[in-house]
Amino acid sequence: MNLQQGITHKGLNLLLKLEPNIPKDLRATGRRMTRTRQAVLALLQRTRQPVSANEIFDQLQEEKVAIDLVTVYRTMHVLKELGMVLQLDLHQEGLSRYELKEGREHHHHIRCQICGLIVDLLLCPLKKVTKLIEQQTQFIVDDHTLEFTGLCPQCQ
Amino acid sequence: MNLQQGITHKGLNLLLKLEPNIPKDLRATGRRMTRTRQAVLALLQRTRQPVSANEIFDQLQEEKVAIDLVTVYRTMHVLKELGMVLQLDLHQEGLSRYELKEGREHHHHIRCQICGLIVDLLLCPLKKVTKLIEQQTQFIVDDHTLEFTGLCPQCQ
DNA sequence: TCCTTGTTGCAAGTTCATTGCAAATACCAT
DNA sequence: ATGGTATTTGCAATGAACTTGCAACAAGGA
Repeated sequence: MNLQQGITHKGLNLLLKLEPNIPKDLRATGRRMTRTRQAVLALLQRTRQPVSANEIFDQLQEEKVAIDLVTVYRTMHVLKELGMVLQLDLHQEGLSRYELKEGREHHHHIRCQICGLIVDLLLCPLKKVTKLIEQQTQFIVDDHTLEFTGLCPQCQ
Repeated sequence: MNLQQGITHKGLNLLLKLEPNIPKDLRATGRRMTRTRQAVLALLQRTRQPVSANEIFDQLQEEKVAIDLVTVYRTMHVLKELGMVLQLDLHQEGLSRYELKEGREHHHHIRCQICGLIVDLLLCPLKKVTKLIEQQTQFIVDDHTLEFTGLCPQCQ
């Protein structure tokens, strides 16, 4: 019996239910919905924290999904281009993390210095500040990144 | 004539005048003030923008200061440990930048997406927000990073 | 000036990420 | 359902930033 094939077919149906619009987004740019992209998207959907390429790779390995780390990177590249995924570069982590946009609001993160737990922050206090900065610097502000670090309740 | 030696001796005197407290900081932790550390510190002092290890290396090469890139990294490590230098990891640059603390106030940066110009921001709007976040998340907030990106006046 | 110990340069190694290319595969047309 | 073709994948190699091991060097106190 071919385990991989089983996952392919079941995974496909499952995903099309969860995110029926995603294949369209891909096809609209001449791309294809593949077994590996299904697997990555499904993982992102059920993952709460922003994940790194290596974490995606490891997790899929555990789930017996055959995928190469290179493919993970390429998939993230595509999903970023399509605007389906946000890339985060948290302070001094030395790697990139990714999270599904999927209609979520603009938000920031706080990360525990001990255990690495990353929690979403609901507020963004920077709307007014942005105008001030544009006046001060004469820049046209396009984006901002904000991140807090500290100790999570468990690690205090 | 030995250009390097000339720079060494003159550089030494110049630096001791500019920053008489630095050799003490080093010696207090059993470290030594060396020709290369002099050169790196002098460069940081006269540089306005946060600089990367490679930029430090290249600049010193141009100035005919003999130094290895490895030594630049090790020097930045020491200066960080002594609290004399801040390490910045700006969004999606994929490298670290450094700036002298030297009594400067807490501040953030804005970076031009086109030319890479980095400008200091004088305000930090996050003091009040931090308390709110501590209430919301039950974290103890230790630090934050904030960075804006956009288009500088030249590149608009 | 000597001696100890911290520092440097060189080479090699790590880690995260990208690229080239042949083989595999999605999926549209038939 | 099948075949054709353009996209995607895996493997191996490469790149970029940074770190580590070690012998030679040099700072600075005795």
